[in-house]
Amino acid sequence: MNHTLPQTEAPAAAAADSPATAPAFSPLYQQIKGLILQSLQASEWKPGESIPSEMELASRYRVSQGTVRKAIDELASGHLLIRKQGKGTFVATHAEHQVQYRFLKLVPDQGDLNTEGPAQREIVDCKRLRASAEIARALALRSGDTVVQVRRVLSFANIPTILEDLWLPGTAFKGLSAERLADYHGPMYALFETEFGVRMVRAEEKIRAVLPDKAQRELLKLPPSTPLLSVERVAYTYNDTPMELRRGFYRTDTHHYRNDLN
Amino acid sequence: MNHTLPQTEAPAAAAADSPATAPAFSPLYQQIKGLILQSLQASEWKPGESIPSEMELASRYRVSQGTVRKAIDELASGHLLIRKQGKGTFVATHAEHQVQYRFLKLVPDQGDLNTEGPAQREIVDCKRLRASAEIARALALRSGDTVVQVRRVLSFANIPTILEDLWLPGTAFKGLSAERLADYHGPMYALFETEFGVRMVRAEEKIRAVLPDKAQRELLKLPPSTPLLSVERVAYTYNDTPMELRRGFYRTDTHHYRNDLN
DNA sequence: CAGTGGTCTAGACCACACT
DNA sequence: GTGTGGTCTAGACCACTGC
Repeated sequence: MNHTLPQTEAPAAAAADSPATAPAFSPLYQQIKGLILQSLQASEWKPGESIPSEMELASRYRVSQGTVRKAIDELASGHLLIRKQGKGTFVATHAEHQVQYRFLKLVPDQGDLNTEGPAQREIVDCKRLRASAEIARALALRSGDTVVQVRRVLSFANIPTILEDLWLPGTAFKGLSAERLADYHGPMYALFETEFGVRMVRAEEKIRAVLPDKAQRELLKLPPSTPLLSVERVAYTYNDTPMELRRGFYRTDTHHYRNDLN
Repeated sequence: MNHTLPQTEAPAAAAADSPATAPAFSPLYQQIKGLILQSLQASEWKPGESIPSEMELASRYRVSQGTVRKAIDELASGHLLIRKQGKGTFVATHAEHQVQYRFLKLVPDQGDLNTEGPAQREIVDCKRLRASAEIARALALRSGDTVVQVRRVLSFANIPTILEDLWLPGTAFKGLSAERLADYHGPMYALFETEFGVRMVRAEEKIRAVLPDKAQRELLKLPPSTPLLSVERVAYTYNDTPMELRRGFYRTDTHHYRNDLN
């Protein structure tokens, strides 16, 4: 017998001529993981809050503590939850100092982000417009749908270092404006959580070396023919829904993009 | 009582005026993990081979299967071991098709590495010389120590795409030559394993956008003022010993560096 | 079939944080 | 002390591989 919960029955592939890639046995802890994920999506527990204790979840789902534990372990290793011994398990948030700028891999050549102090932010532009085909595809929208477009410059030690263009689905980010962005102190992804209930969980980046156009060169006050790192990022919420397309241009004469390979 | 093995006793900080950062409690499974790591370093089990079963290790170390399991889990998540249900647990290797080019994050804009087929390799240069201060520092050598320097070009679909310079400690890579490199078919890291007993476990990369010099431009047959991605990698063996410094220059007009953020 | 890793359970105890 | 997550154990059973 396959230990089961009410279990979302395996979607017994209707068509028979497809290779039918196995009945897919799903361990109990994966099912529990799915249930916890549903609660996270439904905002039953909000970012920063604690979720019920392992014992409580175990009795709620009628499984042993060890099974809940393994489910939580996987969610924690994906940075969706954060375990704190003696205190509880918490919904991860981009607002915590430890994990702030988790997705920003640009670091100064000397020292680190702490020695450098916080970035100065300048919102250059923030407007609503219709999605181009390319942007619509990246955000899983229909082209012509409304998107919010933001352009901003980040400076470190008063040296403009990052120019970013970003696009957000218009419906999910209804009240977003340049003022709102300028007034908020803290990571942009933290604002997205508190103001719009959108939590970014993972992202994919495509990195290239490019030469900036005139507008970009002026915004970053660059000497001529300085190459830039182009970092195109798509960020996803819980159900792998893309919620942000971001194109960053990084100066790499004083900073570098740092990546650890395992 | 702290479950202990013969246990490498906590190094009871000799000086008393240092802040003494806690006695450091080490769980049993971490100690087991350390023992397994030692066996890997000592090449008791070689890349590609299977290690003893969980039950066997459990009785060898006098702990329960669950404890061994947790130790192996961590090593497997670090890609040091590979678990195969029903078959056993194996020492990871760079020779397997699944994980070949694990550290190469450059992918074609369209399709993937499979559609593109294998890279053509050309060894431009391979010689022994004395380490500069910079290279010595990266490889934890003394400047003046002998290093092997290799320069090669990788082409995809007959388009030169990657130019790489790399430096290796001379002592560990004694018999390495241009012929040896040219004759070997397969990932360079696989050759390092079989011929020199050096297995790369993790790496750190620093990425920048740069303009190539004349020599680089010619080797890659580039049109003028094409910016390149500069990827500086330090690769480490088991005990966090740096064993390779590699500086790659990537064309990013047909390919891009892909990175997944979690 | 036997052997391997994978899942699940139940219970004991430890380390840590708060009060 | 109480409650939380973290470790360890012992045993049962499942899923996969290969003989």
